[in-house]
This record gives sequence, C-alpha cells and structure tokens, in this order.
Amino acid sequence: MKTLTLSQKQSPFDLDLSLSCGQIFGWRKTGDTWKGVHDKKIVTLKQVENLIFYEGLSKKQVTRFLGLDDPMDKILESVRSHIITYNHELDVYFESKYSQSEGIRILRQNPWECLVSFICSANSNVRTISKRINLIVEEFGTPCNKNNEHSFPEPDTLARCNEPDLRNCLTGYRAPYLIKTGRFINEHPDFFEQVKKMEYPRAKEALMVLPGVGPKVADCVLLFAFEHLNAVPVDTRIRRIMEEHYADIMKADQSRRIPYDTIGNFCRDYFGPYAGYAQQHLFATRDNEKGN
DNA sequence: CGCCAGGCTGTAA
DNA sequence: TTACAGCATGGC
Repeated sequence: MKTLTLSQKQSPFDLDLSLSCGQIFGWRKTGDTWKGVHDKKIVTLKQVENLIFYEGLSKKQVTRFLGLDDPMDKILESVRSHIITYNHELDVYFESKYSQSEGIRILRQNPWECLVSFICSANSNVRTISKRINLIVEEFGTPCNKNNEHSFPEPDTLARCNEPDLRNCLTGYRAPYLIKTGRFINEHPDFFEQVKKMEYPRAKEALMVLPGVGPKVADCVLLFAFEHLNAVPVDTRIRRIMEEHYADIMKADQSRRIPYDTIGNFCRDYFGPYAGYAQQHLFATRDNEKGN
C-alpha cells in the first residue's frame, strides 16, 4: 500500500467517520482497513493517526475523494461568522455537534455512483442501504480485477436489466427508478458534464428530472458529488433537529410541517455558503461507525 | 408485533 | 400551492 502524510492543514481528519456517516454506502471495514468502490475502481484505505494508506487510486485522487484539501479552519470560521451575523452569538448546539464530529470531510464521489446510491437510499436506513448497494454491485457490477471483484454497474446495464432481478437486491419499489434513470443517462451521455457547469438551483432542477430523484436526493448528489457545499439535504433526522433547535429562529409556522425549501433556504442563510458542511456535522453521529 | 428509515410519485383538494 | 396514500422491506 502507498502512504500519504496528512499535513497540518489537513488535520484533524477522521476516515472512519467520513466513510460511515451516511454520505457514502457499501464501504466495508475489515480489521482497520476500508474497502469500497470509487470511480469504477476497487479502493482500500486505512488511517493510522496522520498517515493514510491507500491502494487503487493515485495520491491526487485520494486527496480529492476524501476532501483532504478542504480548508476546515476557513469553513468553520465562515459558518461561525454567518451564525453570529444572524444570531449575535455563537450557536451552542452547533458548536457541540461540530466538536463531536470534527474530522469529517465531504467526499467527492463519482456522480453516477452517488446518484444510484441515493436513489437507493429513499425511505431506508444506512445499514440497509449499504447492503442494497453491495448486492447491486455484486449482481450487476462490472468485473474490474483478478479477484473477480465488481465495481458499479454501467447505466446501460441497469437500463437493460430485468426488474425482478434488481428487486432481489433489496431495492423494492426503487427498482423502476434505477432502470429509468439508467436509461436516461445512457441516452444523455453528457448529462453529468452539463450539470457540472450549472449553478446550484439549475443543477438541482436538472437532477430532479430523473425518476426517483426529488429535492432531498438531488441535494445529496449535489453535495457529495458536485461540490455544491451549500446544498442541504433535509432528511428526517435533519428535519427533526431543525424543528427541535431552530424552529423559533426560522420563524416557521409550527402548527404544520415546515416545507423542505424553507429549511434548506434557512440553513443557507444561517450557516452561509458551507451550509452543506454544517448540515453534515449536525447529521453525523459517532455511533454510525458501529453499524455497517 | 408496530414503528422507523439520508423519500418519491401521483392524486385530490 | 399543500396534504396524503401508497410503495417494499430490513432493523430494531
């Protein structure tokens, strides 16, 4: 395995937390080594203090995938300054959650792999989603090394597969979404390149054209694959947190369900352009690591 | 058993 | 616009 040393600016970094906090699925930890798929390649990663051992990617690719060059001090400063502008004081709850999940990074996933993953994530839990992704990879993935390990299936493989086989991979009613989305990407090979050029609102609209992609899945893909660090996925956990801790500041009508965009727009206003990072720190919990 | 899960789609008001 | 049923199925 190759090695890279985390610099002062890249520290602290927490590989376990970054891979287990629900932004990527299907990665397995055996002993102290993680193995998973990224960009059609089988990748192994291991962290020992400030050393990252890696295989399957170049140093540059690992650094990008793990978000190691994200300026965390600047990001935290930006979030705090927006909070203070809004609040006139630090946010005790956020500070607590941030310190509990310090070392997390927003990964830069492959767009297609991220898209498939989050279509699979709908109305499910992290543990089940990971199983689901691994079943899909084993059943439909492309063989990519001597050990007969598979990477993500190509769009046209999903487009052509028969639905019952895909349903056998714990996908349930999500199977038709995957097939139709595979077909769309297959018919629009430049789709992701186009989305890359778009600003956040347009990119979100574009993604939501895909079957099985609503506002939440779109935000996940924008945050975890397209580097829109202002995207705020609002799932049930984030919704509960916002309702419990921020309903007053949001001035939301608490007599009924707060609309998705009201929460997302408030977070962008309150946390600033790195709202996606703030969201991930609110979302993450250390006990996710024990699952998997 | 009953409720929940990193929700989306279609339909009705 | 907002509200809500229906969807499949594992975890707990």
